[in-house]
Amino acid sequence: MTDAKRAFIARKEQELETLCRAQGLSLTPQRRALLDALARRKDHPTADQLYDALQKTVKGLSRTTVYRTLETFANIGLILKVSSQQAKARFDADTSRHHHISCVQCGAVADLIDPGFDLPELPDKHPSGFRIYDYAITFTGLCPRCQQDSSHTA
Amino acid sequence: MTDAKRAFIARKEQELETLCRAQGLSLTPQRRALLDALARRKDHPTADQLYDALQKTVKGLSRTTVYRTLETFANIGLILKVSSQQAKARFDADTSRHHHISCVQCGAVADLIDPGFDLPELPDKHPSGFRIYDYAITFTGLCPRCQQDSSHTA
DNA sequence: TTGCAGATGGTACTTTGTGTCAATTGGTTA
DNA sequence: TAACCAATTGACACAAAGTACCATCTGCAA
Ligand SMILES: [Zn+2]
Ligand SMILES: [Zn+2]
Ligand SMILES: [Zn+2]
Ligand SMILES: [Zn+2]
Repeated sequence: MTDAKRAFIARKEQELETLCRAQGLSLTPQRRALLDALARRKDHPTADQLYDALQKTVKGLSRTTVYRTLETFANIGLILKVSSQQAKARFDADTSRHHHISCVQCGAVADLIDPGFDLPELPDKHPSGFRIYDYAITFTGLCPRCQQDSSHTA
Repeated sequence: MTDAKRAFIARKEQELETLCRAQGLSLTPQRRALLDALARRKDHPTADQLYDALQKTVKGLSRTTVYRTLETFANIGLILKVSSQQAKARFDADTSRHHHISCVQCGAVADLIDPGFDLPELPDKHPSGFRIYDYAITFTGLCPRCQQDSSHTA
């Protein structure tokens, strides 16, 4: 693990404590474990993927709690809920503005580093009655694994 | 209905025939009805919304066919599958490059006209092993209806 | 017209996510 | 430190979104 990653995880733990205190939320072991697990991953896992990964180590962790906690984290801005090509929510501990590429075949999501274009201005007005909060650029394509899988079928 | 909309629907019907012939797909009444219904709508409906709207007029239309057909249409590039804040697929007969705003509360999706920024260049290389096909900019915010709903609660 | 590959409809099923509520626990107070 | 209480959790049932299967039906080409 790189120093940067270690620092990122520590910063997230700090942020968890700060935000929970500010919002009057309890610092439960489940919340710590979930945020830690998410912060260590770069693959934007789904709720069930996190549940599967944690139920072994966190005894008696329930699926309901995982879904609930991720929703709570997203609501207080501790993590991001990102949408993939597939219709299921994925989560990201990196809340800085960055963009994603999502595989049209398997739904895998990766960060786009060095996108090679200038970010558009965020118009905070309402073009069609909407009040705009934020935006995200999502690229679609084929992940390395699915490129292999389809190369010997098509 | 405007002339432009009438022309758009006619063009989509034409495109359906062309693409189906090219791909060896049958031109069934269900496919015609589904594409027509989608082309007439601007609200990026979900599969179930289209099913609900059509089962009255198209006798015996099955939910399975609606899901299957929309998937097929998206695969041949006749329509687009767009992702909203909520984890369910929405569909768009307008396949020209345009962008969307999605309500964080109810998941409604609208087209963004005159976004007020220059489109970034599409890097067709693979930054992290992905092969890039396309991109979309998705804004998030509150739709007019949800602005009203939340104004007298918060 | 006929034949058949491909499409449909119905059912059952899986996956993803939410509602409910009794039991538990974090965090504060005394 | 002990006790209290609101917040949280886990278990279960449930709802919504989407898929697999297969017998029947049909578009369309010969
Ligand atoms: Zn993939
Ligand atoms: Zn990310
Ligand atoms: Zn809304
Ligand atoms: Zn659109």
